[in-house]
Amino acid sequence: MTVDDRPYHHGRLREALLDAAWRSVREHGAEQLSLRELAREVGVSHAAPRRHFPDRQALLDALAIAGFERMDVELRTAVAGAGADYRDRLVAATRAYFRFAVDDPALLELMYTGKHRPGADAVVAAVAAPLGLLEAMLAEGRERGELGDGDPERIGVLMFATVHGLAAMVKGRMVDREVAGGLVDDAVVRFLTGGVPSAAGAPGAADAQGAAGGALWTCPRP
Amino acid sequence: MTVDDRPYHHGRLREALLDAAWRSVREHGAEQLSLRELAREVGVSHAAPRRHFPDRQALLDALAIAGFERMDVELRTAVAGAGADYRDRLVAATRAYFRFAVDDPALLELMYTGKHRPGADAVVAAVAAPLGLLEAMLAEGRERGELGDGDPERIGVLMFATVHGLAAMVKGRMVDREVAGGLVDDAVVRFLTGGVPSAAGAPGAADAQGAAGGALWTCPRP
DNA sequence: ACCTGAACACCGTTCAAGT
DNA sequence: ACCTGAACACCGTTCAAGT
Repeated sequence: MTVDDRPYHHGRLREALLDAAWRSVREHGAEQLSLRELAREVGVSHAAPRRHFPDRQALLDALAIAGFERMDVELRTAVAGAGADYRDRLVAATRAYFRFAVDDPALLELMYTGKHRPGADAVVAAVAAPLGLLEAMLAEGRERGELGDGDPERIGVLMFATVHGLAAMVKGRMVDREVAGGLVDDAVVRFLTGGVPSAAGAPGAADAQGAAGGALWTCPRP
Repeated sequence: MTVDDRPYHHGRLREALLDAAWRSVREHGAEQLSLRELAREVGVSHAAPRRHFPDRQALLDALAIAGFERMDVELRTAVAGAGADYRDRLVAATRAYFRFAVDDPALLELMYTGKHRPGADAVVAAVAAPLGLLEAMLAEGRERGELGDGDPERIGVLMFATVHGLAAMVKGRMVDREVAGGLVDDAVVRFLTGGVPSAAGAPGAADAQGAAGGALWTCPRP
C-alpha cells in the first residue's frame, strides 16, 4: 500500500487521516471514531494528527465540511445531467439529496450535529452552497410559474422536511429504500401540481409500490 | 437530597441511574454519557451500575425504551384531551410528536439509533405502541371518510416523514420552532383536505407566520 | 515544519472480595 | 442480593524532545 518506508512524511497525512476517518465514520459512526486507531491505521504516532487537527472535534468538523462540499457537487451534477425540463431537474435534485442521505447516513448526521455546535462557523458556512441550489431552483420555479399558488419558501421548507424525513425513516428501517424513493418522487411532483402527496399513483412512483403490493411500513406493529 | 448515610442500597439505584442518565443525555447527548460520572453523581462505586445494566449500551437501551413509553403516553394523552372531532385529535397527535421531538432531540436520536442496532429487540418492540396509535388514527380516518381518495398507509408514512423532518430542521436550527409548528398543523390539515401543504394560509397556521413576515429559513444563505 | 515518546487524567469492563 | 476496590486495556490531550 505504501511507496517506501516513511510514507506519510510529506504532507499527505492530513488527506490520509480524512480518508481513513471518512471510512470509519461511514462504517461505524462518528461516535466510534478513535484518533489513536486512525493514527495506527495510517502508520503514524498517536500524537501526529495534532499537527493537522488540534483535536478530535476539528477533524470531525473538517469531515462535515467536506461532506457538504461533496453533497453540493452531487446535487449540481444531478441537476445538470437531468436535461432542460424544470420538473425533471427538481426531481433530480431531491433524488440526489435522498441518495446522499441514505447512502451515507452517519456522515449526514455528523454534518448536521457538527453544524449546530457553537463555534463551528466553517461548518455553518459550508451548508450555504447546497442550500443555495434549493433556493435557486425554487426561485426559478416561481418565475416559470411552476409553483402554482404556493409560496416558494414554504414549498422549499416542506420539500426539504419531506425528503429528509423519508431518508431518516429509511435509516431507521421503518420503510424500504425503494418505497421511500418512490414517495420522494411522488411528493415533489405533487408539491408542484398542487395535488396532495398522499394520494395513490404518481408519474414515476407506481412501479416502486406495485409488485410488492403489501405494507409500506417495515417495522413490527401491534 | 438523601435520607441517610447509605441512600442507594435498597433497590433505588436503577431508577436513580436512569434518572441521572436521562438528564445527562438531555443536556449533553448520549455520546457524552459516562457511566463512571453517573455512578459518582448518584454516590456509588463505579462498578455498582453493573448489577443493573450489564454495560453502557444496556443502560442506553433502557433509556430508549422508557423514551418510547413516555412518547406513547404523551401522544395518547394529547389525543384524549383534544375532544371528539377527528381532525382535532389527529392534529393533537402530530403536535405531541413534534413537541416531544423538539423538546428532547437527544433522547429521540438515542431512541432511533438504539432501535436499528442489531440485537435490540426490546427497543424495537417499544416502538410498536406509539406507531400503533398512528395506524389506529389513520384507520379511523379511513372509516370516517376523512382521508379523501388517499391511501391511509401512504398518508401515514408521509405525515410521519413531514413532522419528523420538520422537527429535525428545528434541531438543526434551519427553521424556528414556531414556524415549523405552524407548518406541521398546516401539512396535517391539507393531507386530509386534499390540498397541497405548500400553499399559503391554513386554518391554524396564519398567526405563526404572521408578525415576523420575513424569511422562513433561519440559516445563512448565499 | 513535521513527527515521536512519555506522561496525565479519563473511560468501560472485569473480577475477586466484602457485607 | 448488592456493592466495593484494584486491575486491565483503551482513549484524548499535552509537551518536551528529536530530525
